[in-house]
Amino acid sequence: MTIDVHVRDLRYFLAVAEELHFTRAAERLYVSQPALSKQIRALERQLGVELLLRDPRGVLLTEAGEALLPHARQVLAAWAAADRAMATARAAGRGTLVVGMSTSPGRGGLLPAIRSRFTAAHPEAVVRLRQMGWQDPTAGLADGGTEVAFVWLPLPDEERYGWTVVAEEPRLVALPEGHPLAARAEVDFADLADEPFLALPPSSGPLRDFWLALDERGGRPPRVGAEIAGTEETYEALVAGLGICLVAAGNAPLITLGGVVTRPVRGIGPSRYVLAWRKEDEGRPLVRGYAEACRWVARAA
Amino acid sequence: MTIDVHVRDLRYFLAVAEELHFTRAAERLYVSQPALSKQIRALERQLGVELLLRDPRGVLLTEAGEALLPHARQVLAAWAAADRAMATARAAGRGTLVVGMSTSPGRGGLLPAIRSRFTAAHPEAVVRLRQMGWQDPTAGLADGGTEVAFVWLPLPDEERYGWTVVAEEPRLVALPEGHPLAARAEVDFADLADEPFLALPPSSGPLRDFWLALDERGGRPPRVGAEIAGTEETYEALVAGLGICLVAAGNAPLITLGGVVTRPVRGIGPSRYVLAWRKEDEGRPLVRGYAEACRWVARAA
DNA sequence: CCACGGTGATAACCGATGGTTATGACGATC
DNA sequence: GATCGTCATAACCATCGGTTATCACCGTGG
Repeated sequence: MTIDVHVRDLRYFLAVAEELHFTRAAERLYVSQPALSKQIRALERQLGVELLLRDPRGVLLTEAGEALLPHARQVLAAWAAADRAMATARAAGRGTLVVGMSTSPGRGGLLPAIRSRFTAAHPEAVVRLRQMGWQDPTAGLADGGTEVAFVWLPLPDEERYGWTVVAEEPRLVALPEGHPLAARAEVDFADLADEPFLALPPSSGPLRDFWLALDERGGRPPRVGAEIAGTEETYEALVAGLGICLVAAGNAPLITLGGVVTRPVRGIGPSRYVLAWRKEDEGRPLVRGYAEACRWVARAA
Repeated sequence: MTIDVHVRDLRYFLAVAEELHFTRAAERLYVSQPALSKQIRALERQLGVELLLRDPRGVLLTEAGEALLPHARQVLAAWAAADRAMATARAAGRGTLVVGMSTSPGRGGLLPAIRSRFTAAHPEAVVRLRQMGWQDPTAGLADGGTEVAFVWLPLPDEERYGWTVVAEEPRLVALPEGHPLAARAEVDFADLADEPFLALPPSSGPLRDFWLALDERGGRPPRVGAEIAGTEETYEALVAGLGICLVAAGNAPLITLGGVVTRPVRGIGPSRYVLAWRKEDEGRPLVRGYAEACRWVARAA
């Protein structure tokens, strides 16, 4: 029979393991130092293992502590995801729709337009936007953290989701100003193929491949200069010369701040930005309604 | 600020969600029904969401409950792994070595030979064998559930592990008795390539590809007839005609029980069965000692 | 050499939690 | 309409998780 823990105890352990200092960890956790001490002791007693080596001049992890650390992180991450999903469920119960987005949709008032159209049909509904990291290509749909989301195709587990296209845009290449190819008005993808690329995290699955333009490389693997998980990182990586990357035409303004330019690329297909939802949620009025509003705005544009 | 749960509460919730019946779930959990009722209520109150629809004729999950379910499983699985790792750490502290294996090594007294050699060098050490499922190609090394393990190459994250080869054996094909190719004494892999194959779970990574002989297919993808995660399943799937599969020569006796035959295959490389360990554990005397014993036995054979 | 900061551990205390048994409310069944 | 089986509630009690106050220990510095 496996023993249970309180997730809090793992949080406590993680804090001490990171600070390597009880008093500081206790402050960070907003509990008193004795409480923390006692809980960690209780955790050790429960597991039957010493996790920490206490010393007035500092705390060290034992072998067992090192072994527990990654698992503790794992449990906490899993619970954090559960917590997000519950926050969404709570919101849904109160007539709120949680909308995820990987990057800000931007694109000239798209979001306000959808919102006003949506609010016209559902006056009492509340829309809550939630910015999601690039680790999750579904922007929270996969783990229930959001109900609808603005994402790029292709999605992993395509058959789980429905979508409606928001924008189909050519993919440009983003280059640092000084790059030789920046002199041209337009470039062939063949000229880019051997450059180091900035890549999405591996967890983004097929989407990573898409932005590396894997299909257009004919089997030759890309060089990955760095991994990026946010807009600012991407900008910094470009300026630092770590690599180049493809961007959707509609996202170009977010990147071309200074020192970075974008150029059209011949020989690669366009990108499709969509509003997506879980198929199992197709019955929900708010989900339906938002998709409807989205379709209407996209048609009007 | 994220709210903590007791892992026990998730276990309770999962039991009710699976049984859809409080009283039965309470029995399964060895607690009284009111205790379970109260805890679930407390969980709901804590999360601010109704998880279950109670009805005298049965219990149903709400939307929120459905949303929580996979996360609860995830958290519990992560904690179970942590618990295994702690059991191993506990054992290690008491001079016990935890040895993992995906299938029984068998192979004519290999294990007893290693054990006696090992015990000669470390008389007070205790060896604990732990059979691991086929989902994990490292047989517990990856998540700390074991300290050394008998596994097949290739491993994922190869650079994390050290190993010593126990047996290099040709790969045979296992076929149901009635299969047309069973009539031949030996077959060409080319004749097998288009057959449906039994495959390891996707989580086994490169090992799955190896037993599908991906390298020998020249880019043509295999047909997967079924997934297998244990010896008995494999036998059943073979007899049922769901597909054929490759097996190491040393494992053939486990499979050829009746209705299944094995044949040599031309045109594919051999398999390597190894004892592996985490590189970070190379300093541990028991790990070193077991590897040493293993090397000695392998050399003698 | 001895007082002093700073560490984590311990003690005494108290409300909340998580369990028990006994009992209640309610709908389905016969 | 009595009865059965469901889950909920009540009363009770030990343990848990937190508090404040204090201790034991160790390196440092007059």
